[in-house]
Amino acid sequence: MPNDATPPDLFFAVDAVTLARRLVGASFTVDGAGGVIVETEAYRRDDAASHSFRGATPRNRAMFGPVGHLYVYRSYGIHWCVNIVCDASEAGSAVLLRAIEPTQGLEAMARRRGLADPRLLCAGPGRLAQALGLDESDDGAALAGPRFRIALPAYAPGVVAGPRIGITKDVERPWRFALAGSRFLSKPMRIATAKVAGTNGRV
DNA sequence: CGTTAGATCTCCT
DNA sequence: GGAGATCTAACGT
Repeated sequence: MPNDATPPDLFFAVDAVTLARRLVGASFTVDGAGGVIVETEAYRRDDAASHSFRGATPRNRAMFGPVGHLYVYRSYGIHWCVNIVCDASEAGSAVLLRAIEPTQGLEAMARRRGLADPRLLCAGPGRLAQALGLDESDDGAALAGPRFRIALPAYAPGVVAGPRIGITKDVERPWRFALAGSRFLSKPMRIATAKVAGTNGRV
């Protein structure tokens, strides 16, 4: 598997949980702007928290389309959020991109976001989509296209898992994945071990 | 530091 | 009518 070009569709034809974990540490750019994916979440057809749970609708139809394409949806009437469609064996699976550590095209992202703080450019799915300039016109777009680039890391990074953010159904599934120790997450990762006195769960 | 309200689209009941 | 895979500014402590 080359690590300097977007992987073939076959790479995305795996279970959403597997792909969500594998995408952490990969670099992702759109028209040269982006960085290292540090936070993802998996959503599956058999998952009450997923948009695909109740079947296809006009909004979520990209989730039932080809793997390796984007599913971009409007969140709370305001923001755009970006998913990568996966798992051909179970239509309706996707990986939500929740946070990126900005490394390329900082100027373009800062302009689109209206602020320059790298910590806040792509920390959250709505912010990430805005920084990368993705919206409804990218719904269904193929990652194999020239605007997109995903480069896998040379070595497997440290990845931590925890419950997904902002959902009210199937809240306990540990399908949120993050780069261990990253300072660019949408929210701190819930510590799996027992709380340490006086640290409020942080190290 | 914490909580809260408001922005207003898509789908479900 | 109401909730939701969110974000921001405004307040209270």
